[in-house]
Amino acid sequence: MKECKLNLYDCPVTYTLSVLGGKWKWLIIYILSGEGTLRYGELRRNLSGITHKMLSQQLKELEADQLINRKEYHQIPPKVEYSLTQKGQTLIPILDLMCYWGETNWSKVNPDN
Amino acid sequence: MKECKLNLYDCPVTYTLSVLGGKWKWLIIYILSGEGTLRYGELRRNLSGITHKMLSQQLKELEADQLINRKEYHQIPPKVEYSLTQKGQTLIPILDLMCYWGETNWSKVNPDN
DNA sequence: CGGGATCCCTCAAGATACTG
DNA sequence: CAGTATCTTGAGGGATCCCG
Repeated sequence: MKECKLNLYDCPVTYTLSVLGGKWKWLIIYILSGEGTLRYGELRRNLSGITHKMLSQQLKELEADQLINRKEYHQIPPKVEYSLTQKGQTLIPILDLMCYWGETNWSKVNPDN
Repeated sequence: MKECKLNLYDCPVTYTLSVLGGKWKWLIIYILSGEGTLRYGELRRNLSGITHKMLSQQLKELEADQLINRKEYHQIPPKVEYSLTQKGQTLIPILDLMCYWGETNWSKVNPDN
């Protein structure tokens, strides 16, 4: 878990934000929640714009926080699959609300959509 | 709203994350949701660790996205009060879930608390 | 007291290349 | 294909000062 500069350190919200702080983490969880299990490359294609390094790093941190599973098939070429852990799945309700909030407030700004 | 590098740009979750992307925004909303109305200095004291520049900046962006109200009293010394807009208040359920999630998962890691 | 502007520097993140 | 290491850059953010 990242260092937290707040004196709000002993605040549950701060804790949650520190775990999910990485720029891409919510999105990675979100995509996995929709797709179930994805290989590294698939995940990467779903997050166009993310760099190789970034993705590896975020995945490693998410795994360390036990939010995602990493299943490695020892073969050539390598194959690694990622999926949500039970703990990771408990974040889905939050993402659902974020999704709902986004739908509600976004459409007002962009009538096109 | 910030530039978004994702092709997930047309995704509600991405939209939400882009609006609340700043490091302190969730926290600012959270504090205002608990306190109602706060002056600049009070807000700052509640977010120990945040710098002057950061706070101003985040507040300005939140105001631009219509998540907070800024009420300025034209007097010397100046007095400015911040509070949530209606739109800002619609984020509270998300923060409640984050709070709940933090409580649930944090205590497991830190038995002391 | 609230907030803007300026200077300056660190560190996050990109690019690239290499390995199993 | 998945992951790591190294080097590099630039912009995010800190410190400081000034102004209404």
